[in-house]
Amino acid sequence: MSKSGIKDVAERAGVAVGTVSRVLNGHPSVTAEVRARVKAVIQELGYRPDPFARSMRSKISRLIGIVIPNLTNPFFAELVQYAERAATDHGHNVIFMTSFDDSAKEADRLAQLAGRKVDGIIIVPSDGPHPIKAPTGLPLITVDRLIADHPGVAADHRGGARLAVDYLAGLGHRRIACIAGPAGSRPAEDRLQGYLDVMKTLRNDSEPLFVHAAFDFESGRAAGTHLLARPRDERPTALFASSDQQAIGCLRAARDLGIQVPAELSVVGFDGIPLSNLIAPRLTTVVQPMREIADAAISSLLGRRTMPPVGTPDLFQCELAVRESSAAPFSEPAAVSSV
Amino acid sequence: MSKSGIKDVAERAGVAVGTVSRVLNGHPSVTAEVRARVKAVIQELGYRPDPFARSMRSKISRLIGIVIPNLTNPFFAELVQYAERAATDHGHNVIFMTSFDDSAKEADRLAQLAGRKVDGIIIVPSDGPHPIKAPTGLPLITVDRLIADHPGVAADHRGGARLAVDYLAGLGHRRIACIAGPAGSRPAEDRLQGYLDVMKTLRNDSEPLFVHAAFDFESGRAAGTHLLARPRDERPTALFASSDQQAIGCLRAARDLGIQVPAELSVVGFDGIPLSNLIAPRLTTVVQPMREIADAAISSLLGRRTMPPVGTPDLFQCELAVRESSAAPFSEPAAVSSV
DNA sequence: TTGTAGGCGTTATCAA
DNA sequence: TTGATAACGCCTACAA
Repeated sequence: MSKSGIKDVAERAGVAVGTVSRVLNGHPSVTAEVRARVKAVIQELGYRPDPFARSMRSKISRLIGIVIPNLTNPFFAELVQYAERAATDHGHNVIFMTSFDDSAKEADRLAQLAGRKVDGIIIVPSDGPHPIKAPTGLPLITVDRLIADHPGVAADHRGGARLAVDYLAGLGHRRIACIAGPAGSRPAEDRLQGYLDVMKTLRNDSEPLFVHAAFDFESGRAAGTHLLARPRDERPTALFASSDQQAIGCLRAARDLGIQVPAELSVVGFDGIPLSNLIAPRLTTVVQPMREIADAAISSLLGRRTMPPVGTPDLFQCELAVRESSAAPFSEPAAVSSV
Repeated sequence: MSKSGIKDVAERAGVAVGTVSRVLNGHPSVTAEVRARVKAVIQELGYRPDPFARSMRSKISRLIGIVIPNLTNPFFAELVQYAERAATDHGHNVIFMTSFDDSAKEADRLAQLAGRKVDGIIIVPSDGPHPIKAPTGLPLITVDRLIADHPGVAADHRGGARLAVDYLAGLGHRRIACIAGPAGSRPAEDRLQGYLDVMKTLRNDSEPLFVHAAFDFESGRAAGTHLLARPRDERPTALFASSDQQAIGCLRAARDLGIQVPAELSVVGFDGIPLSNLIAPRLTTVVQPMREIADAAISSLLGRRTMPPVGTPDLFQCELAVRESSAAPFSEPAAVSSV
């Protein structure tokens, strides 16, 4: 009843260990008959090859590491979930790690993964002025927060932002404010650029107005409060937030300030997390193709897909989901009575 | 420049491989002098022991597996995050897996972990009438959703529910409804029991009223709509939901029905996910000590703490966080005009 | 096609 | 305390 080894299988099947190994690895030069017999014995004995011995020889672990800043951001949670799913589909398992947006911890985690000899690493780099890190020698791909010197895959943040702001402008909004992500964050800068791209086309009657803030709820609420705390005729009529969490925070801020959404204020988020479609009002947002992004990252690491070259990351198009938090400006009858 | 092995270190330090191994594992019987010399060489060569060879011999992987139903539930995300943190603190890494609440997938994942020879498994079992599963021979601990035949650690769901309903009753509520979790789910049943416990003490002027629903937002919204869609004088004045997600769904439902919270309806959730404190109104909820639960699970698996005996799981007390979504019944002046 | 044997990098046993 | 050496379980030339 103790774990049976390849030797036991060989003996029981009347063949040599080498032969068993060969059927195990699908080596072609084995008689169909022998192969069948060996497989039968394997079943019978419930034999499972020892992964350590196997990895020691083959130098491959069928393990991929994934390190993200934190899991309380639903966006990352979704990424991890899809990544795990994709890895499993390819016969790999996932070692999960959190960097807590701390570059020292991040470096430590990467070192651990390197020590584990994982086959590849997916990382959402910690924010901040991260110089770089780099466990050399094993495939690494950055996701979402792209970084110089490393291959990456992400949504087209800039294009996605344009989608949102174009939409708002098309609705007739002119005082469109933006809650940018944290300064120094690549996706934050990209989304801000997208916002500015569109604002430029409106130059005649519109000034860009934005503040930086972390991606979380509370930061969004604070930033929103800041942007909205001004006289009604100076106040933005639309707000483009760089994350759904920020946008939801804005909704909170608007409510606290007694501002009606979407009647007096349109809010558009970014990410497309599940929650965005469940709050009231349902959030209009730019949804990122998480599934595709995760699949691409895994496939690249595993060599089923060419690794995106350093410098020119694989970008995936976003889609705008128009829901309840946005409308044309001044669309509310209540406006009359409130002035 | 190629990976140096223990042999190289031994040679360079003028000792035997056995000695190097001993300093590596902190074995006491090594002269301080020799130990220092060996360590120096290790540094110098940048030597890293091969984890596979090591595991092959020692039979320990320093890997623990964690399988949860899904990561879109923020409650589980938090659990995973804390578990990873605790595991890392103990020098272990975490293999993360999702069962998608599918018992077949779950069994498969468990088999994979067993095959990986992890040192232990943390699992939040899939819901439904799961007979059981069981990779024999390696420590496994269930979390949150306790199950017969396996050690477990969880919040005191029943006690937590009592806390909530007691509070509502104390506020003066009598028509207190409950959105129970899915039938067959252990924590759901426990929370329901807690609800019923308190309702019994109110027997004279109060009837229990509850419906089963999945733990997610949408199910909560649907259930809430169902419970609230009745004449005002028959409608519950308070709602105890079995998860924060359900509770938030209820808030949505109430809003859609034009019911004011907390003036006309008090809502209390369960879990204490971060979001619960960020929505409007801030959700009164029963918060589970996630950190402690995760720590206990990891410590038990790693033998730093006695494994809770099968049948008598370790229970952790919850705390009630009173916030904005609850108040005494009929506290609104609007009541007069709406009848 | 199949068997034999050496080696992968460590740890553990047993002498010295 | 230290050194030599046999496992650990598997893969892979090399022979047969």
